[in-house]
Amino acid sequence: MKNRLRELREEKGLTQEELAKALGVTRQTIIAIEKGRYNPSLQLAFRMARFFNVRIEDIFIYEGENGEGR
Amino acid sequence: MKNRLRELREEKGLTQEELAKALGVTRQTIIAIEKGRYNPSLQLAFRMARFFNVRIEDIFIYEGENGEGR
DNA sequence: TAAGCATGTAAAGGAAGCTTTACGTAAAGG
DNA sequence: CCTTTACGTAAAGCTTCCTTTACATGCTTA
Repeated sequence: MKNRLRELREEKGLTQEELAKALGVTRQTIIAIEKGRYNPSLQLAFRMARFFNVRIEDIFIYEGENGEGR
Repeated sequence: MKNRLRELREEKGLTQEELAKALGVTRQTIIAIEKGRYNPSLQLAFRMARFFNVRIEDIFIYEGENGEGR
């Protein structure tokens, strides 16, 4: 699953730390998700969507089971 | 976080087992989520949304941090 | 009664998400 | 040079998600 977290964050001119604080998580969590190391919980995805004022589907791009859209 | 999984499943006339199979999880997972014991991963939420042809936000109702909209 | 089906509970174990702490690197400014 | 700021890695530990196995309950139907 891909995501546009970094993109959205930078559009708002926020640092990872500021975003982390706004979402109630640590900076490590933001880094891991931006880097695609893992996906957020559904809860956190909702908080992100609400924060950026978009739909979950606008942040996270689910490509189907095979993982890839190459 | 509340969800309308059971409602959507029954609209389709599916058993928990059939839905589980369609989503690639076990029946226990369906039960746990329908009963609100835990939330699905973002991945699974996407598969559900795709399966029922709705948005994630139409299945899962996020009430904010405080858990409640009382 | 018995058998089958759908739903439920419980518990143990593994995988994924998140935190905490610590350290590394690069750029910008004094 | 030194300090600060932002980004990054790594590892240990806890919590949440999910699986596997087993058993229980209620309903239907033979």
